[in-house]
Amino acid sequence: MKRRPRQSDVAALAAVSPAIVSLVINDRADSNVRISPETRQRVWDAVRELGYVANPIARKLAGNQNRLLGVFTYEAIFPLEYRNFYYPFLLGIEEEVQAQDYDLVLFTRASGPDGKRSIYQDSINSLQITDGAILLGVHENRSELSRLVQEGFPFVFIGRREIPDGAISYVTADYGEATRTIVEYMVRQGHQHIAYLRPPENREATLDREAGYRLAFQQLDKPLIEQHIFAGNSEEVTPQLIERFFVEGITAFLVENTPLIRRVLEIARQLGKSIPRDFSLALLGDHTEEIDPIPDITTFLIPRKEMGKEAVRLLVDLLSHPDEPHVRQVALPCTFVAGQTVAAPFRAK
Amino acid sequence: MKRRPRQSDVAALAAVSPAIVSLVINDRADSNVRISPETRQRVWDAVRELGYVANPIARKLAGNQNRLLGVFTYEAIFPLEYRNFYYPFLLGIEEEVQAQDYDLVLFTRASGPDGKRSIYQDSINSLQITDGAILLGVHENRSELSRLVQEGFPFVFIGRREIPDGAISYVTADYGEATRTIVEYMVRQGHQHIAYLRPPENREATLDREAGYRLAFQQLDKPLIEQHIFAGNSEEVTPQLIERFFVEGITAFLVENTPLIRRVLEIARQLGKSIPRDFSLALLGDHTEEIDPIPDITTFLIPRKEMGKEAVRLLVDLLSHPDEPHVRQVALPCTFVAGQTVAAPFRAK
DNA sequence: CTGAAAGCGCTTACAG
DNA sequence: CTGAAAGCGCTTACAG
Repeated sequence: MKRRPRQSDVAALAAVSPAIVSLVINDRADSNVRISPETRQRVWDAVRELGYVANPIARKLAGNQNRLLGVFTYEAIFPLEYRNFYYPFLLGIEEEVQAQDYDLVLFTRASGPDGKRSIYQDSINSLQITDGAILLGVHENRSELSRLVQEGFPFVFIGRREIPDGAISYVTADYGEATRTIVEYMVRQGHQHIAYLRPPENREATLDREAGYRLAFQQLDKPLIEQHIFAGNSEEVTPQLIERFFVEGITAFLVENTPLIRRVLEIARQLGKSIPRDFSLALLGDHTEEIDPIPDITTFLIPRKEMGKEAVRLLVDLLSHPDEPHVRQVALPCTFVAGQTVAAPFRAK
Repeated sequence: MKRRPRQSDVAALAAVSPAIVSLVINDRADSNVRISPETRQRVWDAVRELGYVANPIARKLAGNQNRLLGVFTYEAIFPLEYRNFYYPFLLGIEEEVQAQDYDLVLFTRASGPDGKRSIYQDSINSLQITDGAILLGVHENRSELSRLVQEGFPFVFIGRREIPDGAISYVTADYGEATRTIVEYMVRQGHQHIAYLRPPENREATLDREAGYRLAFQQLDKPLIEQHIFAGNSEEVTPQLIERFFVEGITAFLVENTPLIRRVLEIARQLGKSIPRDFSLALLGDHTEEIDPIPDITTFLIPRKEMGKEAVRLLVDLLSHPDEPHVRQVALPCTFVAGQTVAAPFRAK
């Protein structure tokens, strides 16, 4: 089996030096490089004849770039459960990466002995074989992210991520504005008291929603009652809590995720309350799983595909300005979906 | 920003040569390397003191391997339409690639100006940046495959693919045996005449099914009537054809794909025939789209995920024996699904 | 048991 | 306009 041709083979065939091959192939028109069209032609002919393809690894070592972009996820990239969740991101990433003329490396190897994925394997950054990477995933490791930032490795996270000792480039969905919009919409429908149920973890995506909720009240000059915000898991949502909400005049619920909403629906059913007659309901983000009794919920759509594309654009932008290590942070608007689960409160009619 | 420490820094601090650092770090206990425990200790101390981390790029270049496996598809890798179709393959590929300790490269760049994907860009094999690749897709280009084989580039196709001037490694589903099983099942149920509807293209997957159909008749010592095999597109399936089948005593239909089956159902409805009372029906492979009026069809499941995994295994096997360029061809068994669409023929009862 | 040297396949100043 | 040389940071025979 014959060996892969390398640069020097091409150079020999074209009767030029290896350096010229490199310059021609990379189309380095800049500075003092002026190569005659004839020489270029000879080089390309030789390349074609030998079927030469530059070794990306050598390229990376020598020149520090190889037009390879990485995708690293903290969960399996093609997971059954998250199927509908990751897919649109990848769709956007692939599309834009192709448009930007890069290839994609999926870091499947980056997983420790415990099966958990991590960027640093034996404390070496496995992303380094690419020019830069897009990271995504819910169960990310913040200290790894810090280290990545410190090292100066170019990457963009899909989702807002903050670290104590630096700033991360990201593209997120504008959960705050989307939440604010829904609150405003509910208030316009006549709802005076709106409960907000969120998970206990202070993830950025949750904080953004809560900020939007608070902002809406502030803008509408309505007093915000702290007890109307519930932070906890679905198991902690008790009939007593929901009943208390009703007693306190709550007529609408803003719920952050599917488990919480399932729980609310279950309890409401027990209490004999129905939607949208007895209360209104909105989900703060599109659901990837069906919520059984509700086919048409009021919610907002997260622009996942567009986020994937934007992440690639940011990354490429980052790579083309290595001198100014500016952090890029972008929030893309969500689309409001007026479903059947929000109506004017009954008493207000 | 201070420069990352490199091997020579460690060597200097530990007062040994760089080679020793490499040997110690990689724990090369083999052959003639015997390094005193004291030296090892000094090296590790230096490593720790400097926070040295080997550069993976340099490592790969020197070690002559990059542990990168490619995935090339002739359609977009994350296509909306084919969503359910490709997904399981990728699932299996990712799982096994991870197990084998490789990373994955997706060739998003490999598409010409016309938008059609091809392996050879400007007649250059773009897969070469990987150690080997898995190919999949329906609209493949045979001459590219031939060229790939000629070049000796290691790859495995998912699906059987034949070329005139060589042999391709592949993993396929055993469509022949699966089809044979269904015919046998139908015959046991009492069907004497079974029609087989297939697309006009002589793709390997179709030929395999037809061979299974023929083999079943041969094994059962039943005469096979050539007119009972229909090769054509769904538009070419006419009411006359189906009526003729019924007149000729056909009580069961073997149909290869979803468009054909939709057409058969449509005509049958017009003729007032119902399943499984008036005729039995089986689909030769699992459907990724729902077939409207039939929730529970008799068919076989294609082991897509397992095919993805097996493809990776074959490829890794290929790579570990570069000396013997043996072609590997594997057919994985399908799972028979006894649905509600096959029953004993009415007259036989 | 360890060092000196060559080489992996590129890119990038630096000369001319 | 092009060549010779150094260097990217490692690994791997080959000596001793």
